[in-house]
Amino acid sequence: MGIKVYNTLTRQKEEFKPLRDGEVRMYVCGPTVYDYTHLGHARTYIAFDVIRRYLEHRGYTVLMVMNFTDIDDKIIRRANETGEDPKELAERFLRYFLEDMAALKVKPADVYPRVTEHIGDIIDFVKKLQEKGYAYEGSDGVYFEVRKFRDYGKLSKVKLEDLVKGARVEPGEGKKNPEDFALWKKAKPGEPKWSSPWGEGRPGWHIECSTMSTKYLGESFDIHGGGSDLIFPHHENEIAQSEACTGHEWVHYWLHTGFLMVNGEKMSKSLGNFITIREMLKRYNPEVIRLFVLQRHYRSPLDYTEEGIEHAKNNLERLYNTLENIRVAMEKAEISFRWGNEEFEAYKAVRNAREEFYRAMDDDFNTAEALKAVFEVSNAVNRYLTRVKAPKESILRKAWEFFRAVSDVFGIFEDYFREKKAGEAEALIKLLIEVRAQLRKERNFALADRIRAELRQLGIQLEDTPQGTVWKKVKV
RNA sequence: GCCGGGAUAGCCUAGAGGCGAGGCGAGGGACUGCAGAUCCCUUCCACCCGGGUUCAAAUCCCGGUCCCGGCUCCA
Repeated sequence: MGIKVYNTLTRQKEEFKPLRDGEVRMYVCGPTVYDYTHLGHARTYIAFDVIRRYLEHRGYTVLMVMNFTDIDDKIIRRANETGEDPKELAERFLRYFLEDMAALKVKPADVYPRVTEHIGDIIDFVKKLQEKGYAYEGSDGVYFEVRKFRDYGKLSKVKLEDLVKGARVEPGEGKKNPEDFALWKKAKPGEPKWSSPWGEGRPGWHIECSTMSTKYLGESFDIHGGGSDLIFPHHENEIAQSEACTGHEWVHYWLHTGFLMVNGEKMSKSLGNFITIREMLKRYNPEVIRLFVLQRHYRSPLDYTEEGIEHAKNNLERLYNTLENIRVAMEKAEISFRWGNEEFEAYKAVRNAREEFYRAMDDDFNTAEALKAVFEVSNAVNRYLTRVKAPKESILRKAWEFFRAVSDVFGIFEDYFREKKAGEAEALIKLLIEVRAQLRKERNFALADRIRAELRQLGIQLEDTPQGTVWKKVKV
C-alpha cells in the first residue's frame, strides 16, 4: 500500500505516483511579503512541511520550491503608507518570514525564487502566450484571454458564464472581456517598473508562479500546494497560463490546506483578526504550535482558541515526559535473555501503533490519526515501565526508535534527540542529587526542597521515583 | 445564485456498514515527607433531526435543520 493524496483537481483521494521514480517535485505558493507572517500562514506552511518531511521519510528525494511575491499592488500601497521604498519593505518582511519559518522548524525550501529576480523569465513566458494567441495587449497591460482556454474552471469548478453573470470580475479599461486577467501591468507614474516589449511595467500576480515553478521544476511536476483561498482565481489562472503555453498537463496533484479560523471567521490580513507568529512565539514553544496544527487534518478548517493551544501544550508535555521516562529507563535497562508477558504485550502494542502511524500518514497525511498512534506508544511504554522492575533494552529501543521517526516527520523533539546530556554539568547535577538524598534521609526537607527549587529555576527538574531520583530538562 | 466543508460524550479531534476511538479536562485510588511523573479506576458505550436500504448504519440513500468557507486581495 502506497501513499494516497486528496487531489483538489479530481476531488478525490488518489494513489500517489510521482512522475519520476523516487523524486517528488513540489511547489508551494509563498507569501506576498508586505506584512508580518500570521498563524494562518503557519498553519499552511507547517502542513506542507510535514507533507514534505513525510515524503522524505518514505525515501523520496523532494525538490521543493516556494516563491516570494516581492512586487505587487499591496507592497506598493504599503510602501506609500510607510514612506519606505517598496523594495526595502519587501526585503524586510521577506527576512522576517524566513526567521519565523526557521523558528517554527519548517525546513527551508530548496529554492525561494523571487519575482523581481525573474522578470526576464516572466517576459519570455508572456511573449510565448502572446505568440500562441492566448494573450493580447490592451491600453493598460497585457491580458490573458480566458475564453480561449477550453479547460478554464477545471480546478475550481467555476463556469465562465457564472463568472461573467455574477459580475465578480472587474471589467478593466484595457480588457476585451471582464474575466480576462493581467499578465503584465503597464507602469503608472512613480511605481516600480521594468522595461518590456510592451513598455515599462511589472508582472501580474498569477504569471510569476507559472514561470518560476516551470523554470525550477519543469513543464510538468507532481505537487502544487497552497491555502484553499488560492484555488480561485490564482491557481485556476496558473493552470490556464501554463497549460496554454505547453499544451499538456502541468501539475499532477493539487493540495490545499484549510483555513485557520478565529471566532468562526477566517484569520486574514484583510479582516485584521490575525495573530502574528512572532506574538505566538513569545508565549509558546514552537513545537506547541506545530502540535496544535497537527491535531487537525490539514484540509479541515482549524479553530484557533486558547484552549486548543493549551491542549497542544499538555499533549506535548506528556510526550516529552514519556521520552524522559524511556531515556532514564534505558540507562539501566537489561539485555533480553527471555521475554515475559509484559514484554510480549509491550512489543505488540508498539508494533501495532507504529503500523497505525504509517497507515494514517499514508492516508492523505492524516496527522490527527497518526497522533493517536503516538499516544498509544506512549501509553504502552509507560505501562510497561510501571509493571516491570527490570525493563528490557530491546523493548525500550523499539519505542525510542518510533519516537525518532515521529520526530523526523512531525518536526518535534528534534533538539531533544540532538542534544547530548549536559556534559560536565551532568556530574554536578548528580552530585547535588546525592547531597539532596542525604538531606532527605536526615529529613532536612527544607534544604532538600531548596536544591530542587533552585535547579528548577535553571531548567532542571528533579523527580523522586521508587528507583531513585531522576532529572530532566524542562522542555515546554 | 454557483462551488465546497461540517454537526461525534464536559471539551478538542479521528474514523466511515458489524470489534466500547485518541487526547484534554474532572473525580477517585496506588506511589510519595512534599512536589513532579507514571499507572489503575470512574466520567452512566458518543455520533444534528426524520425517513429508507441492510441480518447489521455514526458510516450508504432520500428529505430536513443548523453552522462555516470560497466565488474580490488573501496561506
